[in-house]
Amino acid sequence: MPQVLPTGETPHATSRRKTGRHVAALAGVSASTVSLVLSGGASRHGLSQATQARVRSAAQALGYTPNHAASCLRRQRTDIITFITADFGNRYFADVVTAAEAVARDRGYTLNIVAARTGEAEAEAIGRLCNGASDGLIIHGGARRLPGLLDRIAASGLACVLLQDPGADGLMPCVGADIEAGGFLATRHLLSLGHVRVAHVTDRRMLGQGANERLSGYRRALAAAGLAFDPAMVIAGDNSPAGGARAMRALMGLDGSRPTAIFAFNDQMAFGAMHELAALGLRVPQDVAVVGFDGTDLGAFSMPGLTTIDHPRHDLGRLAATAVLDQIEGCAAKQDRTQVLPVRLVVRQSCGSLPTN
Amino acid sequence: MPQVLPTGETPHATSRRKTGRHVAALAGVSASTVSLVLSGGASRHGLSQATQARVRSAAQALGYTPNHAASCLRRQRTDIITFITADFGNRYFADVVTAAEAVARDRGYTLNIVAARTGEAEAEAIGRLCNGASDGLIIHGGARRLPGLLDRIAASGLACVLLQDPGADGLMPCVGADIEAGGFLATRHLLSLGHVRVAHVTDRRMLGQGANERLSGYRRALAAAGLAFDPAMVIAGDNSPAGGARAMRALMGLDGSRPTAIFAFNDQMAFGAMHELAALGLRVPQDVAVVGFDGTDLGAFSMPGLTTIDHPRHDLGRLAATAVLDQIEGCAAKQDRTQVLPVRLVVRQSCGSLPTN
DNA sequence: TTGAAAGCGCTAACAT
DNA sequence: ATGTTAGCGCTTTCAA
Repeated sequence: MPQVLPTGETPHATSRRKTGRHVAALAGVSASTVSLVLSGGASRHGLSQATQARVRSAAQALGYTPNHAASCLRRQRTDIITFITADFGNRYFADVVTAAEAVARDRGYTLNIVAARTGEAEAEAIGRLCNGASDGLIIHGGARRLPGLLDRIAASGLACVLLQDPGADGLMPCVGADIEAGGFLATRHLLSLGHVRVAHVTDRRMLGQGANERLSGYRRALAAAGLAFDPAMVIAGDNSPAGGARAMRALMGLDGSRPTAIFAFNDQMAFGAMHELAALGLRVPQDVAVVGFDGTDLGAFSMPGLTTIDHPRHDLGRLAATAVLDQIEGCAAKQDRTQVLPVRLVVRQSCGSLPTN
Repeated sequence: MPQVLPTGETPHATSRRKTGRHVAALAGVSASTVSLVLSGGASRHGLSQATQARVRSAAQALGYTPNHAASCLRRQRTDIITFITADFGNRYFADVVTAAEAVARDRGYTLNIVAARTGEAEAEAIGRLCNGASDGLIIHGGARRLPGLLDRIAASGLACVLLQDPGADGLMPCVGADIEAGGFLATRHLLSLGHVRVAHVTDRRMLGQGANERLSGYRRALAAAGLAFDPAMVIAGDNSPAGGARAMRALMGLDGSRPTAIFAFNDQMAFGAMHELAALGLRVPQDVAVVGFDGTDLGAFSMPGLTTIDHPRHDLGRLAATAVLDQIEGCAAKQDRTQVLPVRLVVRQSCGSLPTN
């Protein structure tokens, strides 16, 4: 049976959204011509300039743009990649995401960000995204990952890259900074300044985790210096400034054996720690030295300036996006390799090796 | 002509993604039954428990979930709302977005976040989203808005709420904090402590803007105190700690007329300002008092603690999401009203009215 | 150089 | 209680 125009021949009369056929009618061409012109394949297909112009101005006049769902359904792709992350209040992510977004945009994709604070939320989000709502995934936050999730993604055929995933099992491409080296550098710096009792504030979520790379680096540095590892010197916080502060209250309550140096899980916890140390009447760095982790710009402006481990945030975002896009476009034959980027120690005033000006 | 099974009768043999018909075949029912079961309308429609169970286990076995694009195309809705923002490195947004996400999830929607740093990026993102890729929009950052954008959204019929938009023209629902009152409170606090030369560091993007609410509040407080407005006391930064630092270098270079108090555009600029003041040998609050804006948790942990204007970030996110969803579901008949939420002054050590402990 | 037709995978009205 | 059918709006051969 022959197809009929959506709702009569008068596009303007209806309340429905504009379709390609409305444009076609106005331009006096067929719907396929409209599609050809608007998706750029016009010149390759050899459409006359006149037709192209007519179609374009008709589309313009009607404010028409092709329906996303229909286009995706037909083309079997969305041109969207999705970045899933838990703690996105962290300044860290602004840089990573910005870089990833730039790459995506360059290559004609949109980057969507989805916040998933818990493992359940993450699983739910990923479940939805396996339905063809996105062409690729960048997942940050392996610490909360539910079992079987990676298999599900693999089964769905969705392109996926793990970002900074301590538990990455090699089954999926992964890009991350060298956290272990960061832990080593941070701790070695403190040890080199003569500290013997160096505490590490970790993230609570890391506790149940098999791999805690910061902790490994911390222990390696202790071992290299010939110092014994003391479990009492490792304490869990909750990835917030307040958590850093609480950790200080606990650590500084250790009579006689309180640490003289702190290696914090990240910069924001270090800020909380420094504040609390001051409240306890302890001076940073004279009484207690502090090192952060992340290298976000705020550390350069804290009082005192925060010594930290700087991450190549821009490169992390760029490489993660590149990896998913390569995977989507098939130009990287499932390179299941892990890319580990170097970190570097940034020395500021919080450790006492620089003058507190 | 009769429809044929996707690729023969053997679903497992093909590389194509699973469709509802594969599930139907496995469960020995029709595709519509599968759809009915999986979209929850099964009991309402009166399907037997046995059928439902069979369909569910077949879907489970095949790892099937309905294709998103197809579902959206058919239902003419996406169950997605999108949050568009520029500076999302700011901790401020973590709270706003988290609250918005919670509301969306409660009501069965997904919240996507899109980063759009420039007006062009924002326009492009919105253009894409007018194609039916999203059911509603929360737009933060009217300062960079390109002309005609709001009309375009309105024309597309997309539900939309403006978040914290100084240039909101009343044509679209808008929720925001009472920034002007915040500017007033911040400035009045400084004036009440005896300061006479109070500077305001604003955001460069605000300069070309018709409405700069912080500045209005600042001027109102000056006027209320009987002080003249001095344009030299207003300086533009770039919404980063570094920008706050630069502003201090400029302001403190004013011989003889340097300010004794600073009202900063936001907390992160205040951090940069405080750091630079220290570098210049000026003590905060003894030599220069500083007030921030936003009330993010980091301000509670800076040294000294930052006096700031706290925003109801959670409520902002909650109300914005509620407004879009109400609009989508038609239960709020286009309530084009602006909701303005109160802010409050949080006094800490950076102004000298509290002891620096 | 353009148009006709088929169908992506799903859902909902209608038939049984 | 379940199946049949039509069609959402687009893209893309294939035919003219």
